[in-house]
Amino acid sequence: MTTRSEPSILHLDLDAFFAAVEQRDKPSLRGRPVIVGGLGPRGVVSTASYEARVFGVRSAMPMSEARARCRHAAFLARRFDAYRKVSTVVMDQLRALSPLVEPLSLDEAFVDLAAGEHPDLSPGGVRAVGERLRTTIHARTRITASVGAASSKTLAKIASEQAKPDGLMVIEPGTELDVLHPLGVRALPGVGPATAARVARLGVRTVGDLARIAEGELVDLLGEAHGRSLFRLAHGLDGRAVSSDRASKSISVEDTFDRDITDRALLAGLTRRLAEKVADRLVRSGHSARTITLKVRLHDFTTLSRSATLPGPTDDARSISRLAVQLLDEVDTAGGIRLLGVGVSGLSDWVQDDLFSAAEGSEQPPTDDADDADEGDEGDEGDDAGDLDAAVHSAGRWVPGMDVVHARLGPGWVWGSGLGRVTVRFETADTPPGPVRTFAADDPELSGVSHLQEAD
DNA sequence: TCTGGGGTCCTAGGACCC
DNA sequence: TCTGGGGTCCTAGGACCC
Repeated sequence: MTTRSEPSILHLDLDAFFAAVEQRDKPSLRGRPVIVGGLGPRGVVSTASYEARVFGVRSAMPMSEARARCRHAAFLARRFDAYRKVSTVVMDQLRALSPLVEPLSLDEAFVDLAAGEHPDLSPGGVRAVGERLRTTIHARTRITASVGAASSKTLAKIASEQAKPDGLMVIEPGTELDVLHPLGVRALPGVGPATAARVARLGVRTVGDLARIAEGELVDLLGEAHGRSLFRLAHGLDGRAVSSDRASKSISVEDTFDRDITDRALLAGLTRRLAEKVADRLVRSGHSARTITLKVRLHDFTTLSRSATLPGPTDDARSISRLAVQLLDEVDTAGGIRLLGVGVSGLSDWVQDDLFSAAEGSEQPPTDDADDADEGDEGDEGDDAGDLDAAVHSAGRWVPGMDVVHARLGPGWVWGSGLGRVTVRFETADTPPGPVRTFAADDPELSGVSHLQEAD
């Protein structure tokens, strides 16, 4: 648990990432408030540009509130394909610094510089590495990044947070507590609203306050694991290694509906569809799973889960689907459901086992399916996902922010749509702000180019 | 028109086993 | 014939993170 003597752990965080990519690709939005997130009636903010943050708009805020706070902002749907492309370039730059890179999300990662080839890991040497990295990333992506470096993960992350936006901070070994102790407890990773409220009852507001509390008292208040880890963090102790190969432990898909749903047949159909998506991702990841979990959020936002564990792992869509619908039967849905989710856990590396599929294959070719007695009466509804979508979501063909191309006018993006019309601004990352034109929504010369809804 | 979607880790209680 | 003590697995829920 020795804390290292050099600030060789680096943390990189792209600034207001989704909004920054939108401003890069939509020149007319540069310098203006941009809010990216779910545009439906129950959407929330994913990322607000710094111009929008001035109005108090924050991540995870309901879109309705964001609109009230900042009426003149541009409200855009997410374009994950674009974000993934930037992320790939950035992560490649990090891997050029060291083989030990731990991505935390599309826009954030730790790098252990000590595992790379860096002769000078003094604060000055690390500062040079960080500045060069920021410069390269901006040159390759036109996105700004903030970088923190310190002797531990926690401090490196705090440093990049302090450096934001578009900055660099290296915490010199020996000065960790000087940086840490004046900060509010919420600066520590793992301290959210609930933990902050608990320690506030002990009069604790800053990390320095926290460091004066005995370990036993924190354990009593917060539990064994959380209490001890917070105690250590408050004293600047964090020996966690940067880990580049963390196996995933669960896969899940969930959907919040535009309006609450009570219709049980519809809910069963949606559950099956979610289960199929999960199974598809499971298969594509080369895993199988033993535990299936159904998640249900009721009209009043109460969230329940029901799970079942199989004797052995599966990646079969029909098994997962059947189980998920069975779990749904245990839930009282009469009051209305706002969200359904299906997840799998207990993952094993198990690429479609030959023994099993050989044994089962002989007794279930697609035609003699009679053993699944209850599937016969759904053949007519299970085929049309579009109907399910229409029953549950109102999004049209043209979603604000999406990339389009016009046969004569070239590439642009959807500015807004409605009443049978769609308005497009014709500009790209490499043009000056461009002109706006309005078309009929079914104009044959206009077509979409990106897959907006393909989530991360 | 309050409150997304994808995850991780932890806890507590019961079953079960030695 | 008045109550052990671990350990593991499973389920449900909660806190937290981006």
